[in-house]
Amino acid sequence: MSEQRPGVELLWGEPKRPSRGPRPGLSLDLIVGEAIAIADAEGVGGVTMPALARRLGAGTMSLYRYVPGKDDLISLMIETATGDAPDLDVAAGWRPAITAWAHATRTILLAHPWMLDVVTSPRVMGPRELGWLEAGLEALAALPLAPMPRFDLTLLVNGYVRGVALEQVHGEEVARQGPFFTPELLTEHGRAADFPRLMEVMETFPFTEAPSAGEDARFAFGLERLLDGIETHLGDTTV
Amino acid sequence: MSEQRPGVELLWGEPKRPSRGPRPGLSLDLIVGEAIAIADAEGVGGVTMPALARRLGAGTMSLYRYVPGKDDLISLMIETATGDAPDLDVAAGWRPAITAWAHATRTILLAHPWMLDVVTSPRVMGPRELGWLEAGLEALAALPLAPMPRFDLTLLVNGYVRGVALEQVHGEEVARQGPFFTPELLTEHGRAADFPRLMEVMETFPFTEAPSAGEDARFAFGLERLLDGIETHLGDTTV
DNA sequence: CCCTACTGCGTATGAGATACGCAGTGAAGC
DNA sequence: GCTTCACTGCGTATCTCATACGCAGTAGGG
Repeated sequence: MSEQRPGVELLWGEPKRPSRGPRPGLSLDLIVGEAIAIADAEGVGGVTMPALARRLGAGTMSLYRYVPGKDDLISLMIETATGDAPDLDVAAGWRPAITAWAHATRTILLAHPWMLDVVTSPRVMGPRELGWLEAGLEALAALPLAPMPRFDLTLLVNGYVRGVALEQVHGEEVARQGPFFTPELLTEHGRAADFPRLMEVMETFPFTEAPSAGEDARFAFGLERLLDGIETHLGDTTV
Repeated sequence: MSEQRPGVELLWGEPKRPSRGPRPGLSLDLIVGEAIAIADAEGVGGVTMPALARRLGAGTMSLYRYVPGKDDLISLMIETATGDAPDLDVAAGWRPAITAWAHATRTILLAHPWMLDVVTSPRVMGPRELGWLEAGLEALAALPLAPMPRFDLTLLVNGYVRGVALEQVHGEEVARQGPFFTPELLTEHGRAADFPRLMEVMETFPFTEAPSAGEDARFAFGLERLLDGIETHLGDTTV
């Protein structure tokens, strides 16, 4: 009906099997899987058509027999790495359900940190990714809310998850490459006095290693606070 | 002391003025300002050395007399666009202070949406950006917390702000380029039955325009919830 | 058995980042 | 005032990528 970009078919259409001609030497799954492997290891920056083809033992241009372009490849990577939405036990109540959903989302994002880099741009969402959204809505289905406010809440929680995951991944990356700021830096430039609170923190905890020990706890803590707040609000207004 | 990348000096060092040679035809401020203008208008993707030089009426390679490389340019763009941290009225209490901080952060991010695309990668933070972190810590200074938990809370709120801003910018982008999914798409592919909750939402609110009307409210709402939760938690444990 | 829908992929184009080096410029020092 | 050389602008060249095009080989359908 609409003049959809060709990639939409790859995400939503049936996998078509040609009858004529030579048997394809690669497959979409193979390509996308390898691309994800590269991204997991080196970040999206490492996913280039030549590099990907090399790993697959194919010529660069061969990839274009399977994928219309790199953007579509990225879409497929997201769709695949996202995986199926979790089965939530909605019967147990909205709060455990959305909590499980949030944790599951976080797990995916941390397993494939590059997703945080690419989900930014507007893109076609595939069935799997939409499935997660559906699951989030389902988790909140029991709440006495109109569809749109419920959608808002889902995005709110999703935004929280993404934001904190981004913060963590960023922090880990930074720790890997050396601290992004140190007391020395501030002192050298005579700016230490401008950042007393920060100095205090740095004295307590030098950013020389990833603070991932406490990341899970921080995430869970913040999520609980957010849900507490939502619960309170719902209770207040009985909306 | 450390073998810092040359760009660190640009962010933290004094602007040095050479005495010999011809007067520079451009300036760092000019270049960075123009780069920000491009990014605001077209996104970071539009910021290329040739394009930037063209706008400045200079040769491409001339830019490298002012900036070591593109990465450093991006760092400078962030530092400049970030602006100075707001003066917070800490005396009024931690909650108004951190609320103002969160809103100010959000305002910056929405004014320069490209920042959401680039803050991902680990990079050197400049004094201005650090100033924001300092301000966030200062806002929470009155809370009976150790430095590190206070730092955690600051990052938590920051993560929330970023996440929701990302969600919003993404949504607006999508609205500009056409809806990323429609009831038709689902129906065409016979998948409508798999997404009942989503269909319900789409019937209520077709994603044909940016839902920005309610974005501010949603953000403020979520923030209040998060702070409610924090407040409750602090009250509970009196930590 | 041959036609043609396919496949693999070499080659070419064009964008973009950036190294290198040349030629001009003007304050410092004689 | 003249020379020197720390600087400047920037043309040219190289390298990496994404991707269009087209050729040559392959194999199921008729």
